[in-house]
Formats: sequence, structure tokens, C-alpha cells
Amino acid sequence: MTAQAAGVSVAVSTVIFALRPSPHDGRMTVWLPLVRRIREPFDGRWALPGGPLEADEDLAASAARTLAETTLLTPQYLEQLYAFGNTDRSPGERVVSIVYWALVRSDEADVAVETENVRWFDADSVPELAFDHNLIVEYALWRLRNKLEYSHIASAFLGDTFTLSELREVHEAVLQKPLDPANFRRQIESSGQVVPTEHLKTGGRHRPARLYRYNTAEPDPSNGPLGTRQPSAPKDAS
Amino acid sequence: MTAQAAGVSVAVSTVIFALRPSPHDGRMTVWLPLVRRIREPFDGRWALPGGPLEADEDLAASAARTLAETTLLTPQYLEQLYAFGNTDRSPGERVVSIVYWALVRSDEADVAVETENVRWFDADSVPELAFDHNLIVEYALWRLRNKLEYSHIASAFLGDTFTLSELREVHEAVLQKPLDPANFRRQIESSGQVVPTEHLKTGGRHRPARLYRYNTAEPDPSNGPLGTRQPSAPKDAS
DNA sequence: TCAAAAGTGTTCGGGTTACACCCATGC
DNA sequence: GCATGGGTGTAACCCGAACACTTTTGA
Repeated sequence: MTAQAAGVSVAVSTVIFALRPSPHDGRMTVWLPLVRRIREPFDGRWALPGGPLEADEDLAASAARTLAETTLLTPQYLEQLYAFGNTDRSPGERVVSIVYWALVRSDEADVAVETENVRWFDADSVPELAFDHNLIVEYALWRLRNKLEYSHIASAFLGDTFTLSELREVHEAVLQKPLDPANFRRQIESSGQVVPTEHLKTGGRHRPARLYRYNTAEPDPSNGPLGTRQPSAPKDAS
Repeated sequence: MTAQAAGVSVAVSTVIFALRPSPHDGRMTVWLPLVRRIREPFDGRWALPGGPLEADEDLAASAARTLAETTLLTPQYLEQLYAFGNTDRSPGERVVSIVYWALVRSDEADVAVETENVRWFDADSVPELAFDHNLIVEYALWRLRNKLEYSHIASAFLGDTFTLSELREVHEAVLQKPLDPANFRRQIESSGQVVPTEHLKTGGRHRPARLYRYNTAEPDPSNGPLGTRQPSAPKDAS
């Protein structure tokens, strides 16, 4: 912990989203894990997982590392959210936080153990957090809901294959409103974002549903020239 | 500048956009000012204006300051673009660059003097730049063109009042395609982004055009909970 | 046979696009 | 008058919302 006298230190934090059933009505809602701070400032407060940026690791790699260290999760999707660097955001020190946001599959989120210092919170009712983390969570949630409507990120909450009902359930959980199954089907199918597989999902007390797969041939243009940075994929910045 | 041994240093750079007539056909196109580096690494190469982040200034303030110091410009619009922090982006040192993008009025861009070390370039044909700045410019240009279609930023290129033809000219210059005057008028008017004034603009050899004003009552929702950060009042940088 | 979800068809209305047409000014 | 851009009208088209309807399974 070599404090850089009179300098600016850099930290990387991540807002991790997963879908979990609400304890009340059982409907799927957006949740995120927070960690309890164990030192000043804001000792005892809940905060986003993160830590100082190591000199020899990329930003996204730092996000993936600190995220895994505290929550044992490996995200399906990881993207930079924003850099927060106001002078007054951390009492007594100057910290610029590069914040990422991540999506993890629901089944993996269940594996993530809750401890004394790690707990899942409903994204729409988080307590008062350390630093400016409430604003960060709010912004990340806005980006998630916004980006869901023009991108493919919904499939990051699911496994390799999924039914259109499962995909629709993700959209409904994130957007917090019911969607017409018929129109949703046509929108998704015509977008080319997913492609049907040979298999069906049976077991429900109804007609089996076709399983779809994420279409890797149709790239996500939503990040422009930057593409979508994956956690550990080494890349060149040509 | 004392190098922080084994640490990560933070810099702030800005991609500044203005519309200028092309020297060839006279049509308006997107231009940006670059500064020539006068030390290693990349000595002699063109680069984005910027500099190290001071410990007592906010990120946007740093962007506005370094931008003014090198180009004498004061932007109408300033927004964070992205944080670039790959380990290999600057040879020999670890620099995280918080990059902003800015829009300046065309008439103000004309005031900006060109010197031996400051020059305007057509945004679509910049030379090979220092660091990863080519990627940054490409991304900023993508954001500009993208955001023009769902935001009000076009008026940042113009003065307080403007005709719809002038506003359309901005859109055409940025998007590089002609727009139907009739449909453009209706789209803009129905969006509530601008509001008509009492005044007309005469002088052309045709019917006078009504002057419009940016509608401050209709806030731009395009940045969500963060709002649009304006270059905060110049806190004395000594 | 029935319930429930999968999947298809069809109508309706708002918004965009293309383009014809009139208006007001300078020369 | 005439050229030029300002400004209005309108029909065609596209796309999403709403919803009726058929299909296929488990029980």
C-alpha cells in the first residue's frame, strides 16, 4: 500500500448484475453483490467490489480479477461503464475509479456464497453505500436497461442455449414490464441476434419450445470501433 | 513532473470537434485540432491535446483546462468518452487516459490559430497519431455520429439562435448524407428540442427563415442519471 | 379432454420517406 | 418576372402494439 504522495491513485470497481427470484413474489428481478468495507473511510458500509489497479494489468483484467477475488464470479459480459474522478469523492485522498459493469448467469449467481461481508441486494433498493457508489449503481442500472433495447446483452444472463420464453423472461425482469410473447418472438427472430438450434426443450406441461443459440456471426455493433472487451482475452489496439 | 515510481499515472485528453468548410468542395465537414508532441515518446507525432491530471481538479475541469491551454478554445459541449488504460499503450510508462470529447462552435473554431504545433485535421483523414490516439479519434467520431441521432448535441456547433437550415447543415455535415428539408423540419419541431423565436434571418436571396433557440426546458436524457457535465467554472488553476 | 405455453396471422395506428406544391424575398 | 431557399401537404410505406387463433405437449 505505497501511498503516492500528492498523486492520483487509480482503482477499478465493478457493478455486477444477475437475475434472481424476488423473495416476495418469486418474480425475477435484478440483483447485485456488494462487499462490506472493513476499513476507513466508510468502514462497515456496503460498497462495490474493486481495488487498486495493478501496474501490469489492463483495466478490464483488473475488474475481472477483483470481481473474482471477492465474489468468486466469472462474468459472461464485462464492459466499461464510466470513470469517476471528482476531487471530493473520497475523503482525504484522490482516487479515480474506472468502473465496469458485468453480467453473470443466474445459475452461477446462485453459486456465489453469501458471507458476513458479501451479500446480494435488489438493484432497485440498495442501502446507502460508501463513496459515490449509489450514483454509480444507478447509472449502471440505467445503462443496463437502456442497452438491453438495442443490444444482445440479454443472452449473457442465460446459458449457451435458451428458449425464447427464457429470453423474454430476462427482458421482462430487467425492464420490469410484461412483453407480448408473439411480438417479442418476431422482434428477436428478425434481428438476427439469435439462431434456432435442432433441439427442443421438453418437460413443461405444454408444447416443447425450440432452443436458440446466440448468433456469433452477427457482431454486436453497440460499442462501435471499440468492440466488446472480454475479461481475459488479450487483444491488440491496432 | 515527478514520475511516480512503479505507479499508474493519470492523464486527461480531449477530442475536439468543429465543423469547417472542406478546402476542396467547400462543403462542411468534421475537423479536429491536434498538437505536435515535442518530446518522447512519439516526438514529432500529432496527438490529442491533454496532459496529466492535477490532484485538485475534477476530470472535466482538467479536460477544459488542457484544451484551452493548447488550442485557446472553450467548448459548448464536453462529455467523457472512455478511459483507455491498456498496459502497452505508452512505451515505458503506465498511463491511464481519461478521454473527453468536445464540440465547439464553427465561428469559434475559426478564431483558433494554427501554429507550428497546432493544426486542424479533417476527422476522416487524420495521419498516424501518437499512442492509441487513432483508435480514440475513431471511437469519438463514432460516438458523435451515433449520438447526433438521439440527442440535441447538434446545436452545440451553432450559436444561440439558428435557422433549421443551419441545423440541418450540421446534421448533413456530421452524417455525411443529404437530408430532406421538409422531413427534417418536422422531426426537429416535433421533438421539442428547439423552440421558435420571434426573429427571422434575412439577407439571403429568398424568403427569410425563422430563427430557433435550443429548448432548455426539455432536458437531454441521453446521459441518464449522470446528466451532462458542463465544463465547470474555472476553479483557479494558478 | 383440458390447461398451458408455443407459435402464427391479421389488423390498426403512429411515424418515417419521398416528393409535389405554395410562399416570400433579392435581384 | 425569376431564381432560391423557406415552409406545407400528402400518399406510400414500414414497423411495432394489440389480440385472435391454431398447435403441441403433460396430466
